[in-house]
Amino acid sequence: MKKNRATMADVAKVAGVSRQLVGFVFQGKSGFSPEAAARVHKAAQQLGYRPNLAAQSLRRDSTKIIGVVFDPRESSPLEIIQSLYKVAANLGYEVILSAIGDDRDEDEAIHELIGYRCEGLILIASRLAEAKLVGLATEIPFISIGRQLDVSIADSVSSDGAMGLGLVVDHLAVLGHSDIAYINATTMLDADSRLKGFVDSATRHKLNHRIIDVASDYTEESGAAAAQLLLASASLPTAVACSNDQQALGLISALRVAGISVPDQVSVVGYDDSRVARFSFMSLTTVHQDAVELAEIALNRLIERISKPTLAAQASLTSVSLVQRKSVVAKSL
Amino acid sequence: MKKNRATMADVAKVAGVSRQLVGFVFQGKSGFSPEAAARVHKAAQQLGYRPNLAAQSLRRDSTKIIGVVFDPRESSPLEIIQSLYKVAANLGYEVILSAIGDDRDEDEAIHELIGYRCEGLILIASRLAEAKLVGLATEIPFISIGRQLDVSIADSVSSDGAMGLGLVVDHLAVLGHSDIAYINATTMLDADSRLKGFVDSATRHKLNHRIIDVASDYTEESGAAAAQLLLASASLPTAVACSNDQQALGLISALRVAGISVPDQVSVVGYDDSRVARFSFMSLTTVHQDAVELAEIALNRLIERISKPTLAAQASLTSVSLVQRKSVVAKSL
DNA sequence: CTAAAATACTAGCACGTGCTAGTATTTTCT
DNA sequence: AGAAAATACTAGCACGTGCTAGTATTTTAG
Repeated sequence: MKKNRATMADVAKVAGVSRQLVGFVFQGKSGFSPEAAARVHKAAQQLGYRPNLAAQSLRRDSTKIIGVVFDPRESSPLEIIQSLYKVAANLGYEVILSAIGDDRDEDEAIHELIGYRCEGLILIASRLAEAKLVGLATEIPFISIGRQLDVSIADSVSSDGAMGLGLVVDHLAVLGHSDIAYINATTMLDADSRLKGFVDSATRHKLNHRIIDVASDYTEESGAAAAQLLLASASLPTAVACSNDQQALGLISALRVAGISVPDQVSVVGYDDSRVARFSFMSLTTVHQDAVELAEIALNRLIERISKPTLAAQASLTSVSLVQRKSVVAKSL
Repeated sequence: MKKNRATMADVAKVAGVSRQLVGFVFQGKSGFSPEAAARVHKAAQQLGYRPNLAAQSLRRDSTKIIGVVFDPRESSPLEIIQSLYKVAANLGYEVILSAIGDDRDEDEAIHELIGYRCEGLILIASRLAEAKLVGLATEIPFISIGRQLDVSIADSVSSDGAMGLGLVVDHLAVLGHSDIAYINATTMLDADSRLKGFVDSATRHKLNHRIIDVASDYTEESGAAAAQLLLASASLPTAVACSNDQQALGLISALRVAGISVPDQVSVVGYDDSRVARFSFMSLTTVHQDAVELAEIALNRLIERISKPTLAAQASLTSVSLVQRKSVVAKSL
């Protein structure tokens, strides 16, 4: 038997107080003297005591745990996870991650989190069928990040893709580009709003524009495929807007392999402002979404829903901004 | 109070049996009739019962939980996580992930996992100071993946970097390359063994070789920096070996921006066989490491150590192989 | 100076499950 | 046919903590 890790009782014994007092000290409640608290802290330190989170979760009225489902194969969720930890800690919640992958689907990841009695779930870039989401909503409060849901299903938060692509097209128009393209990753989540933002804005500016539809598991590959389509067309556009940064990486790489210079011959814009965009060989002008803002809205909304389950669902959009780097230049005459 | 989730007692009531029998059925133990089991399963289904993992962990002699610390900002850990889930499930263990990030250091991630009373930890690509690792070893069994440790500290598993770069240089030599370079990411974990493998093998083949030292937070950036150094040198090597695939991406991209063709003018080899290597515009010849093998060795070793804490530590190396794609061609005469 | 109130604690049950020890009932053995 | 053994269950304690309800001791109020 190796139950050697210290418990509250061990700490209490060493500190010469009752077990309950140790609990009060660790919960930061009132009702103890500073001297006693000091003795408790010293004893805890000495024994290497850590509260048993399983026991806390079991005993508490609310477990104070939020479950997060994510796909490590995609890059955008990863930036959000960091923000979720930070924001959750401020709100007094623990976060438990559950990854999906080739051998582990979302159902399995969700069931594990329910096993830990999470009070609510955050699904990042979920591809779960709508019917399953509706069923899940009857089981546990959740919110979707990066996939906008109909308000009849559940809460969701996304960056404002329509506005983001509006900013992109505005920028291109100001720089004199009048023949532009949008690379539409058809299987990407929230693809529709980004596409709509592009089309609406291009139409408003009366720009000559085309849509290149591509579908691929690897997003970078979709960019490369789009590059081939563009190269095979009668003439290249002077600027290309992409669905996301990874796609832009594939597009730019494939164009350069073909001897096309970016940005001299073709300007390229991304979306997400992920780490890819900051590479020196990319220096990608892109739409920035604030991961902290996304995490804050998601968690606050989720916690609100946990306490008021009857709340009407809403689809929130976070603000976006254009980060100008060097992948876009004014149209050469 | 919202303690509405079903417990074993609820299931037992509906099935018309004792709570203990429900436990037996879910643990797959013997000692119950098929009819009773069927009633239990039906009741559980109907109530949407899921075992409370916190309660299990609390009550069990061993929690059957393995904690995994990883950094979502790096890409190689992510492929391993998927394998860990799979292998752990086969061995009857749960996995809890704990991410580190800008606002969350390894200490914090580890303490959370200890809070869940993990029986052991897996540190992926850990950068914890040796002194801290030594201290940690007295607290809890752990194994390091992707960072080789001195056996006086703790167990570790890495891919065999020396052998991997041996394979790379052999391959280049066979193809007639006699002027080769290695891009050495000095701050990368396990950099030394890869460097040594390159130097030893190049020396053995009597090849003209040079080492380009680069240091960077973003690995891709180190490749781009190396490209600038190569371009500034008197002559380009005919082949370049990189410390990892992401670095190769940066190197190739920067070379192409400068008008150098890969592989026609310079062949490039990566390391890791990550998803980057499979992009069509990369088609990177690279050293493959088997994530499943890594996960299996790590978990088996860790579980062995959990049951026998006095076991001597060892530094394991997994097998590697060369995946030939299109970024390497024979030296043109 | 006594009563009330605040302070500084302690007692004990409960959370949902695993585990050891029981108790009927049926089956097998000689 | 009677005893032993296997089968199919049930009882009850325990894990480490949170929470409600206490009990001394000190401080404040009138």
